[in-house]
Amino acid sequence: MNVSHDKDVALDQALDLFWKQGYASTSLKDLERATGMHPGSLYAAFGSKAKLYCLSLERYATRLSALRAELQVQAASPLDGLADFIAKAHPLSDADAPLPVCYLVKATLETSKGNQAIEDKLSDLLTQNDATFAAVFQQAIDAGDLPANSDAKKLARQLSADLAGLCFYALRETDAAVIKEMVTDLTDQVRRRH
Amino acid sequence: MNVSHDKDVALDQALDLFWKQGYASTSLKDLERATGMHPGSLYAAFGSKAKLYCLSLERYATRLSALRAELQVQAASPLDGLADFIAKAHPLSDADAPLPVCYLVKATLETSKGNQAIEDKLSDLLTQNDATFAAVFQQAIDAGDLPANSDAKKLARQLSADLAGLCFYALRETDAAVIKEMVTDLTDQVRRRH
DNA sequence: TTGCCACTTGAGCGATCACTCAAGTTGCCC
DNA sequence: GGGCAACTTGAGTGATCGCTCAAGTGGCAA
Repeated sequence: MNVSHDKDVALDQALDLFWKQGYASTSLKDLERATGMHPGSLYAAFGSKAKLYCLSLERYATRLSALRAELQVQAASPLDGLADFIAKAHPLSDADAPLPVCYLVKATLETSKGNQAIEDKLSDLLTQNDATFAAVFQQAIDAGDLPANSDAKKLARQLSADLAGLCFYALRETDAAVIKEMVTDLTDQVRRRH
Repeated sequence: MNVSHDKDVALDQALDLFWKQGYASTSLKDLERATGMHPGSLYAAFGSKAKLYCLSLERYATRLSALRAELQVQAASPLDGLADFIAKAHPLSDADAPLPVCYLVKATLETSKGNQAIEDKLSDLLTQNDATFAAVFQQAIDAGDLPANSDAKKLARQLSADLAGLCFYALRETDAAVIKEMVTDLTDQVRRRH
Protein backbone atom coordinates (compact mmCIF):
# COMPACT_ATOMS: atom_id res chain seq x y z
CA MET A 1 0.00 0.00 0.00
CA ASN A 2 1.41 3.38 -0.94
CA VAL A 3 1.14 6.30 1.41
CA SER A 4 1.11 9.87 0.19
CA HIS A 5 3.28 12.24 2.20
CA ASP A 6 3.05 15.90 3.07
CA LYS A 7 6.44 17.45 2.39
CA ASP A 8 5.76 20.29 4.81
CA VAL A 9 4.89 18.01 7.69
CA ALA A 10 7.90 15.82 6.99
CA LEU A 11 10.18 18.86 7.01
CA ASP A 12 8.87 19.82 10.43
CA GLN A 13 9.49 16.35 11.75
CA ALA A 14 13.00 16.40 10.33
CA LEU A 15 13.56 19.81 11.92
CA ASP A 16 12.64 18.49 15.35
CA LEU A 17 14.89 15.48 14.96
CA PHE A 18 17.89 17.47 13.73
CA TRP A 19 17.30 19.96 16.52
CA LYS A 20 17.28 17.24 19.14
CA GLN A 21 20.08 15.05 17.84
CA GLY A 22 22.22 17.25 15.66
CA TYR A 23 23.07 16.76 12.01
CA ALA A 24 25.84 14.20 12.28
CA SER A 25 24.03 12.06 14.84
CA THR A 26 20.81 11.86 12.86
CA SER A 27 20.77 9.02 10.37
CA LEU A 28 18.47 8.54 7.42
CA LYS A 29 16.95 5.63 9.31
CA ASP A 30 16.03 8.09 12.06
CA LEU A 31 14.53 10.48 9.52
CA GLU A 32 12.67 7.60 7.89
CA ARG A 33 11.10 6.67 11.21
CA ALA A 34 10.26 10.26 12.13
CA THR A 35 8.74 11.25 8.81
CA GLY A 36 7.26 7.90 7.76
CA MET A 37 8.82 8.44 4.37
CA HIS A 38 10.99 5.83 2.69
CA PRO A 39 14.46 6.80 1.49
CA GLY A 40 13.38 7.09 -2.14
CA SER A 41 10.61 9.53 -1.28
CA LEU A 42 12.87 11.53 1.00
CA TYR A 43 15.40 11.95 -1.77
CA ALA A 44 12.75 12.75 -4.35
CA ALA A 45 11.38 15.44 -2.06
CA PHE A 46 14.54 16.95 -0.58
CA GLY A 47 17.54 15.85 -2.62
CA SER A 48 19.90 14.90 0.16
CA LYS A 49 20.36 14.83 3.92
CA ALA A 50 22.35 18.07 3.77
CA LYS A 51 19.69 19.85 1.70
CA LEU A 52 16.97 18.69 4.04
CA TYR A 53 19.00 20.05 6.94
CA CYS A 54 19.48 23.39 5.22
CA LEU A 55 15.77 23.58 4.53
CA SER A 56 15.00 22.90 8.17
CA LEU A 57 17.40 25.65 9.28
CA GLU A 58 15.76 28.05 6.86
CA ARG A 59 12.28 27.19 8.02
CA TYR A 60 13.24 27.69 11.64
CA ALA A 61 14.84 31.05 10.92
CA THR A 62 11.83 32.16 8.89
CA ARG A 63 9.45 31.29 11.71
CA LEU A 64 11.58 33.07 14.29
CA SER A 65 11.79 36.12 12.08
CA ALA A 66 8.04 36.14 11.49
CA LEU A 67 7.39 35.97 15.24
CA ARG A 68 9.79 38.84 15.84
CA ALA A 69 8.13 40.98 13.18
CA GLU A 70 4.69 40.25 14.57
CA LEU A 71 5.66 41.16 18.13
CA GLN A 72 7.37 44.27 16.84
CA VAL A 73 4.23 45.79 15.33
CA GLN A 74 2.22 45.01 18.47
CA ALA A 75 4.77 46.51 20.85
CA ALA A 76 4.77 50.04 22.21
CA SER A 77 8.37 50.60 21.12
CA PRO A 78 11.13 48.87 19.15
CA LEU A 79 12.95 47.84 22.32
CA ASP A 80 9.74 46.54 23.90
CA GLY A 81 9.14 44.45 20.80
CA LEU A 82 12.64 43.00 21.04
CA ALA A 83 12.19 42.24 24.73
CA ASP A 84 8.86 40.56 24.06
CA PHE A 85 10.52 38.51 21.36
CA ILE A 86 13.28 37.32 23.67
CA ALA A 87 10.76 36.37 26.33
CA LYS A 88 8.43 34.60 23.95
CA ALA A 89 10.81 33.08 21.44
CA HIS A 90 13.08 31.48 23.95
CA PRO A 91 12.52 27.75 23.67
CA LEU A 92 11.68 27.41 27.35
CA SER A 93 8.55 29.40 26.60
CA ASP A 94 7.82 27.19 23.62
CA ALA A 95 6.38 23.89 24.77
CA ASP A 96 6.80 22.43 21.27
CA ALA A 97 10.53 22.98 21.13
CA PRO A 98 12.46 19.73 21.49
CA LEU A 99 15.29 21.48 23.34
CA PRO A 100 15.59 24.72 25.30
CA VAL A 101 18.24 25.88 22.84
CA CYS A 102 17.92 27.94 19.71
CA TYR A 103 18.27 25.58 16.78
CA LEU A 104 20.60 27.95 14.96
CA VAL A 105 22.91 28.34 17.94
CA LYS A 106 23.13 24.59 18.39
CA ALA A 107 23.70 24.09 14.69
CA THR A 108 26.47 26.70 14.63
CA LEU A 109 28.37 25.09 17.47
CA GLU A 110 28.09 21.61 16.06
CA THR A 111 28.82 22.14 12.39
CA SER A 112 32.49 21.96 11.61
CA LYS A 113 33.54 19.13 9.33
CA GLY A 114 32.99 19.03 5.64
CA ASN A 115 29.80 20.43 4.21
CA GLN A 116 30.44 24.02 3.20
CA ALA A 117 26.86 24.54 1.99
CA ILE A 118 25.53 24.05 5.50
CA GLU A 119 28.02 26.48 7.00
CA ASP A 120 27.21 29.07 4.37
CA LYS A 121 23.50 28.70 4.96
CA LEU A 122 23.95 29.07 8.71
CA SER A 123 26.19 32.07 8.31
CA ASP A 124 23.59 33.67 6.04
CA LEU A 125 20.75 33.13 8.46
CA LEU A 126 22.68 34.39 11.47
CA THR A 127 23.97 37.45 9.64
CA GLN A 128 20.43 38.21 8.54
CA ASN A 129 19.25 37.87 12.13
CA ASP A 130 21.94 40.19 13.42
CA ALA A 131 20.97 42.71 10.77
CA THR A 132 17.34 42.78 11.89
CA PHE A 133 18.44 43.17 15.51
CA ALA A 134 20.64 46.08 14.45
CA ALA A 135 17.76 47.62 12.50
CA VAL A 136 15.53 47.51 15.56
CA PHE A 137 18.21 49.11 17.73
CA GLN A 138 18.63 51.80 15.07
CA GLN A 139 14.89 52.46 15.21
CA ALA A 140 15.19 52.83 18.96
CA ILE A 141 18.04 55.28 18.53
CA ASP A 142 16.08 57.27 15.95
CA ALA A 143 13.06 57.30 18.25
CA GLY A 144 15.18 58.69 21.06
CA ASP A 145 14.78 55.56 23.20
CA LEU A 146 18.53 55.11 23.10
CA PRO A 147 21.31 57.71 23.22
CA ALA A 148 22.09 59.13 19.79
CA ASN A 149 25.68 57.94 19.96
CA SER A 150 24.72 54.30 20.54
CA ASP A 151 26.18 51.73 18.19
CA ALA A 152 23.28 49.67 16.81
CA LYS A 153 25.52 46.99 15.37
CA LYS A 154 27.41 46.56 18.60
CA LEU A 155 24.16 46.27 20.53
CA ALA A 156 22.96 43.67 18.05
CA ARG A 157 26.19 41.71 18.44
CA GLN A 158 25.90 41.80 22.18
CA LEU A 159 22.28 40.66 22.12
CA SER A 160 23.12 37.83 19.75
CA ALA A 161 25.88 36.64 22.07
CA ASP A 162 23.69 37.04 25.16
CA LEU A 163 20.97 34.92 23.59
CA ALA A 164 23.49 32.24 22.70
CA GLY A 165 24.79 32.27 26.26
CA LEU A 166 21.26 31.88 27.50
CA CYS A 167 20.77 28.88 25.23
CA PHE A 168 23.93 27.25 26.50
CA TYR A 169 22.89 27.68 30.08
CA ALA A 170 19.33 26.59 29.48
CA LEU A 171 20.56 23.28 28.09
CA ARG A 172 22.41 22.54 31.32
CA GLU A 173 20.16 24.00 33.96
CA THR A 174 17.25 21.83 35.00
CA ASP A 175 15.66 24.42 37.26
CA ALA A 176 13.22 26.37 35.09
CA ALA A 177 13.04 29.20 37.62
CA VAL A 178 16.74 29.94 37.18
CA ILE A 179 16.37 30.20 33.43
CA LYS A 180 13.27 32.31 33.79
CA GLU A 181 15.27 34.72 35.93
CA MET A 182 18.03 34.89 33.33
CA VAL A 183 15.49 35.58 30.59
CA THR A 184 13.91 38.33 32.68
CA ASP A 185 17.30 39.87 33.39
CA LEU A 186 18.06 39.94 29.69
CA THR A 187 14.71 41.42 28.65
CA ASP A 188 15.02 44.07 31.36
CA GLN A 189 18.45 44.90 30.08
CA VAL A 190 17.16 45.26 26.53
CA ARG A 191 14.23 47.43 27.58
CA ARG A 192 16.47 49.93 29.30
CA ARG A 193 19.69 49.89 27.32
CA HIS A 194 21.94 52.87 27.73
CA MET B 1 58.44 -1.90 12.23
CA ASN B 2 56.66 -1.16 15.45
CA VAL B 3 56.35 2.35 16.75
CA SER B 4 56.02 3.12 20.42
CA HIS B 5 53.42 5.74 21.26
CA ASP B 6 53.11 8.37 23.94
CA LYS B 7 49.64 8.14 25.37
CA ASP B 8 49.76 11.73 26.59
CA VAL B 9 50.70 13.15 23.22
CA ALA B 10 48.06 11.05 21.49
CA LEU B 11 45.41 12.32 23.90
CA ASP B 12 46.34 15.89 23.05
CA GLN B 13 46.09 15.18 19.36
CA ALA B 14 42.71 13.54 19.88
CA LEU B 15 41.60 16.55 21.92
CA ASP B 16 42.42 18.92 19.08
CA LEU B 17 40.61 16.78 16.55
CA PHE B 18 37.48 16.35 18.66
CA TRP B 19 37.53 20.08 19.38
CA LYS B 20 37.72 20.92 15.70
CA GLN B 21 35.32 18.35 14.31
CA GLY B 22 33.09 17.35 17.16
CA TYR B 23 32.59 13.87 18.57
CA ALA B 24 30.15 12.43 16.06
CA SER B 25 32.03 13.77 13.04
CA THR B 26 35.37 12.38 14.13
CA SER B 27 35.97 8.82 13.01
CA LEU B 28 38.51 6.37 14.28
CA LYS B 29 40.26 6.69 10.93
CA ASP B 30 40.66 10.40 11.68
CA LEU B 31 42.01 9.63 15.12
CA GLU B 32 44.34 7.03 13.66
CA ARG B 33 45.75 9.60 11.26
CA ALA B 34 46.08 12.30 13.92
CA THR B 35 47.69 10.17 16.59
CA GLY B 36 49.64 7.77 14.38
CA MET B 37 48.27 4.94 16.48
CA HIS B 38 46.58 1.93 14.96
CA PRO B 39 43.11 0.96 16.15
CA GLY B 40 44.39 -1.84 18.34
CA SER B 41 46.77 0.45 20.20
CA LEU B 42 44.11 3.13 20.55
CA TYR B 43 41.77 0.64 22.16
CA ALA B 44 44.48 -0.81 24.36
CA ALA B 45 45.32 2.69 25.59
CA PHE B 46 41.89 4.31 25.87
CA GLY B 47 39.22 1.63 25.77
CA SER B 48 36.79 3.23 23.36
CA LYS B 49 36.08 6.32 21.33
CA ALA B 50 33.72 7.61 24.02
CA LYS B 51 36.25 7.08 26.80
CA LEU B 52 38.93 8.84 24.79
CA TYR B 53 36.54 11.74 24.30
CA CYS B 54 35.75 11.91 28.01
CA LEU B 55 39.45 11.88 28.80
CA SER B 56 40.04 14.74 26.39
CA LEU B 57 37.23 16.78 27.98
CA GLU B 58 38.72 16.16 31.38
CA ARG B 59 42.19 17.14 30.31
CA TYR B 60 40.91 20.36 28.78
CA ALA B 61 38.97 21.25 31.91
CA THR B 62 41.93 20.47 34.12
CA ARG B 63 44.20 22.74 32.11
CA LEU B 64 41.69 25.56 32.13
CA SER B 65 41.23 25.19 35.84
CA ALA B 66 44.98 25.19 36.45
CA LEU B 67 45.37 28.37 34.40
CA ARG B 68 42.59 30.04 36.36
CA ALA B 69 44.14 29.06 39.68
CA GLU B 70 47.54 30.31 38.59
CA LEU B 71 46.21 33.69 37.45
CA GLN B 72 44.22 33.95 40.65
CA VAL B 73 47.22 33.84 42.94
CA GLN B 74 49.08 36.37 40.79
CA ALA B 75 46.20 38.83 40.66
CA ALA B 76 45.65 41.80 42.96
CA SER B 77 42.10 40.67 43.75
CA PRO B 78 39.73 37.77 43.09
CA LEU B 79 37.84 39.74 40.42
CA ASP B 80 41.05 40.82 38.73
CA GLY B 81 42.14 37.19 38.60
CA LEU B 82 38.87 36.21 36.99
CA ALA B 83 39.12 39.02 34.45
CA ASP B 84 42.68 38.03 33.61
CA PHE B 85 41.51 34.47 33.15
CA ILE B 86 38.78 35.49 30.73
CA ALA B 87 41.20 37.60 28.73
CA LYS B 88 43.89 34.96 28.64
CA ALA B 89 41.91 31.76 28.46
CA HIS B 90 39.70 32.79 25.62
CA PRO B 91 40.77 30.72 22.64
CA LEU B 92 41.37 33.79 20.52
CA SER B 93 44.26 34.57 22.83
CA ASP B 94 45.49 31.01 22.56
CA ALA B 95 47.25 30.49 19.27
CA ASP B 96 47.27 26.72 19.77
CA ALA B 97 43.51 26.39 20.05
CA PRO B 98 41.99 24.81 16.96
CA LEU B 99 38.84 26.90 17.26
CA PRO B 100 37.98 30.18 18.98
CA VAL B 101 35.40 28.35 21.06
CA CYS B 102 35.66 26.77 24.46
CA TYR B 103 35.84 23.02 23.96
CA LEU B 104 33.36 22.37 26.76
CA VAL B 105 30.81 24.82 25.36
CA LYS B 106 31.05 23.27 21.93
CA ALA B 107 30.81 19.79 23.36
CA THR B 108 27.75 20.71 25.42
CA LEU B 109 25.88 22.07 22.44
CA GLU B 110 26.70 19.13 20.23
CA THR B 111 26.17 16.19 22.54
CA SER B 112 22.65 14.96 22.51
CA LYS B 113 22.13 11.45 21.21
CA GLY B 114 22.95 8.32 23.08
CA ASN B 115 26.03 8.24 25.26
CA GLN B 116 24.99 9.11 28.79
CA ALA B 117 28.53 8.80 30.13
CA ILE B 118 29.66 11.71 27.98
CA GLU B 119 26.79 13.91 29.08
CA ASP B 120 27.43 13.08 32.72
CA LYS B 121 31.12 13.87 32.37
CA LEU B 122 30.34 17.19 30.69
CA SER B 123 27.78 18.09 33.30
CA ASP B 124 30.29 17.31 36.04
CA LEU B 125 33.01 19.46 34.53
CA LEU B 126 30.72 22.41 33.90
CA THR B 127 29.17 22.25 37.34
CA GLN B 128 32.66 22.16 38.83
CA ASN B 129 33.63 25.18 36.77
CA ASP B 130 30.56 27.12 37.88
CA ALA B 131 31.38 26.26 41.46
CA THR B 132 34.88 27.70 41.20
CA PHE B 133 33.48 30.85 39.59
CA ALA B 134 31.01 31.14 42.45
CA ALA B 135 33.79 30.63 44.99
CA VAL B 136 35.80 33.47 43.47
CA PHE B 137 32.80 35.78 43.50
CA GLN B 138 32.22 34.83 47.14
CA GLN B 139 35.83 35.76 47.92
CA ALA B 140 35.22 39.12 46.26
CA ILE B 141 32.11 39.62 48.37
CA ASP B 142 33.98 38.67 51.54
CA ALA B 143 36.80 41.04 50.59
CA GLY B 144 34.32 43.86 50.16
CA ASP B 145 34.97 44.15 46.41
CA LEU B 146 31.32 43.36 45.80
CA PRO B 147 28.23 44.45 47.75
CA ALA B 148 27.54 42.16 50.71
CA ASN B 149 24.12 41.24 49.35
CA SER B 150 25.49 39.98 46.00
CA ASP B 151 24.55 36.48 44.92
CA ALA B 152 27.77 34.65 44.11
CA LYS B 153 26.00 31.77 42.41
CA LYS B 154 23.96 34.04 40.21
CA LEU B 155 27.06 35.97 39.21
CA ALA B 156 28.78 32.69 38.35
CA ARG B 157 25.80 31.61 36.26
CA GLN B 158 25.82 34.88 34.40
CA LEU B 159 29.53 34.72 33.73
CA SER B 160 29.24 31.16 32.49
CA ALA B 161 26.49 32.18 30.08
CA ASP B 162 28.38 35.29 28.96
CA LEU B 163 31.46 33.24 28.18
CA ALA B 164 29.39 30.79 26.16
CA GLY B 165 27.83 33.67 24.25
CA LEU B 166 31.29 34.98 23.53
CA CYS B 167 32.32 31.58 22.19
CA PHE B 168 29.32 31.43 19.92
CA TYR B 169 30.02 34.83 18.49
CA ALA B 170 33.74 34.22 18.13
CA LEU B 171 33.05 31.20 15.96
CA ARG B 172 31.07 33.34 13.52
CA GLU B 173 32.93 36.62 13.55
CA THR B 174 36.00 36.78 11.37
CA ASP B 175 37.08 40.23 12.53
CA ALA B 176 39.40 39.68 15.51
CA ALA B 177 39.03 43.30 16.62
CA VAL B 178 35.31 42.81 17.19
CA ILE B 179 35.90 39.80 19.40
CA LYS B 180 38.68 41.58 21.24
CA GLU B 181 36.24 44.37 22.02
CA MET B 182 33.67 41.88 23.32
CA VAL B 183 36.29 40.21 25.51
CA THR B 184 37.36 43.59 26.88
CA ASP B 185 33.76 44.56 27.57
CA LEU B 186 33.27 41.34 29.52
CA THR B 187 36.47 41.63 31.54
CA ASP B 188 35.63 45.25 32.37
CA GLN B 189 32.21 44.15 33.50
CA VAL B 190 33.72 41.47 35.75
CA ARG B 191 36.27 43.83 37.25
CA ARG B 192 33.61 46.29 38.36
CA ARG B 193 30.56 44.16 39.08
CA HIS B 194 27.89 45.75 41.18
C1' DT C 1 -12.26 -0.52 -18.55
C1' DT C 2 -7.94 0.63 -20.20
C1' DG C 3 -3.52 2.93 -20.61
C1' DC C 4 -0.55 6.05 -18.83
C1' DC C 5 2.19 8.62 -15.67
C1' DA C 6 3.58 10.33 -11.24
C1' DC C 7 4.59 8.74 -6.96
C1' DT C 8 5.93 5.25 -3.53
C1' DT C 9 8.49 1.32 -2.22
C1' DG C 10 12.36 -1.14 -0.05
C1' DA C 11 16.04 -4.27 -1.28
C1' DG C 12 20.43 -3.41 -1.87
C1' DC C 13 24.65 -0.54 -3.44
C1' DG C 14 29.64 0.57 -2.05
C1' DA C 15 31.64 2.99 1.61
C1' DT C 16 32.55 3.64 6.11
C1' DC C 17 31.45 2.99 10.98
C1' DA C 18 33.41 1.48 15.83
C1' DC C 19 35.86 -2.20 17.20
C1' DT C 20 38.57 -7.05 17.66
C1' DC C 21 42.26 -10.24 17.73
C1' DA C 22 45.66 -13.48 15.96
C1' DA C 23 50.09 -12.78 14.33
C1' DG C 24 54.26 -10.17 14.39
C1' DT C 25 57.72 -7.32 16.70
C1' DT C 26 60.31 -5.45 20.41
C1' DG C 27 63.08 -5.07 24.52
C1' DC C 28 64.53 -6.94 28.80
C1' DC C 29 66.20 -10.57 32.07
C1' DC C 30 68.80 -14.52 32.70
C1' DG D 1 71.68 -16.04 22.74
C1' DG D 2 67.20 -17.80 24.23
C1' DG D 3 62.78 -17.13 26.31
C1' DC D 4 59.08 -14.47 27.48
C1' DA D 5 55.97 -10.72 28.53
C1' DA D 6 54.32 -6.48 26.62
C1' DC D 7 53.25 -3.96 22.95
C1' DT D 8 52.15 -2.99 18.02
C1' DT D 9 50.04 -4.21 13.81
C1' DG D 10 46.33 -4.04 10.28
C1' DA D 11 43.25 -7.13 8.03
C1' DG D 12 38.88 -8.17 9.06
C1' DT D 13 34.14 -8.23 11.89
C1' DG D 14 29.13 -7.21 11.46
C1' DA D 15 26.54 -3.14 11.55
C1' DT D 16 25.23 0.95 9.70
C1' DC D 17 26.11 4.91 6.78
C1' DG D 18 23.97 8.01 2.81
C1' DC D 19 21.92 7.01 -1.27
C1' DT D 20 19.92 4.65 -5.86
C1' DC D 21 16.70 2.63 -8.86
C1' DA D 22 13.91 -1.06 -10.89
C1' DA D 23 9.58 -2.69 -9.73
C1' DG D 24 5.13 -1.84 -7.81
C1' DT D 25 0.98 1.02 -6.93
C1' DG D 26 -2.78 4.39 -7.32
C1' DG D 27 -5.37 8.00 -9.60
C1' DC D 28 -7.05 10.03 -13.62
C1' DA D 29 -8.24 10.98 -18.56
C1' DA D 30 -10.21 8.97 -22.43
